[in-house]
Amino acid sequence: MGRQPCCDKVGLKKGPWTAEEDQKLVGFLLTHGHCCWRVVPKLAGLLRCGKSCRLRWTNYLRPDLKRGLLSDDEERLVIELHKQLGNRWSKIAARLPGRTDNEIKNHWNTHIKKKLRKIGIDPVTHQVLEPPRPPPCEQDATPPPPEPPEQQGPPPPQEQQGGDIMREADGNEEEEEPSPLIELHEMTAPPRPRPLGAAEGATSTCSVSPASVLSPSCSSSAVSGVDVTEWPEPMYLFGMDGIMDVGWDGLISDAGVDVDPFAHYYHDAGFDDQDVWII
DNA sequence: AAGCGGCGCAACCGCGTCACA
DNA sequence: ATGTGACGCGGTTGCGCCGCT
Repeated sequence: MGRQPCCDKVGLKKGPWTAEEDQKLVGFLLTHGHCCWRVVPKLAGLLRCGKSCRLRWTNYLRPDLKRGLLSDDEERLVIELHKQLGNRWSKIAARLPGRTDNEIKNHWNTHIKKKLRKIGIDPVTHQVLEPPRPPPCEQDATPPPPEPPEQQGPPPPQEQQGGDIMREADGNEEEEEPSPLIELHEMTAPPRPRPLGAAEGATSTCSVSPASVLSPSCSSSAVSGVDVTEWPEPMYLFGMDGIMDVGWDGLISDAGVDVDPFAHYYHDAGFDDQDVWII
């Protein structure tokens, strides 16, 4: 036991990162990579804990990050994956190149949940919600059924009978592809190769040699193919422009069309498009 | 124009897991 | 086999921004 707090209370900074800190961290990681996060702040001259550095890097500074709102296709994909995986954001993020688990989690909590509820889908179970109760006829003494506890782990993954498939999946080390994603064939973009510590390999120890600053060893054309000048907004630090415009949207939206990401939910739930409950 | 409330995002916290001694 | 340390993940919090009154 006695696990020590990762940030010894003494003298380590917390809270928002400054441009200078960002610069130090990025500069260090691009030059040296990271062997272990614990030493990164020390070597980079930061008064932060390694954990904080890792988070900052993976959620914000990584050159391959795609920023901005999730596209409809991405949103749809997130919903499908959530249906299968539950709140396993890192696994979901692994399927969305350039997106972070944190970002997806936030988007889920702030946008998608609401949208699903609005169309009568329980965002936890992905089941059709009970229609709004009719105006209470006072005598209805039966207490409302307890709200399904939210954030209670993954939904009983869809209609799968019994068993925690997540656990099972874990047993199989989940590298087993989740069952084929229905309806996704037309929307999944060609997986962008995953550079530098990107999700699936969030844990990966990508080594970045100085020589490979722009194409870290664990990277791929994704990064190497992207000029630094196309790094994401945080790279404002270095006077770099957004990477956002780099063709990802183009890639996925080849499926084209402005598809309502919830359309199939309307359908699954037996609604016509308009036939939604406004809750 | 100012105040207030809600929303969204970045960051933190704590636990689980894994690797290694 | 066991204990320890590091990392990663998911949940939660805090704060700034923006829109509404």
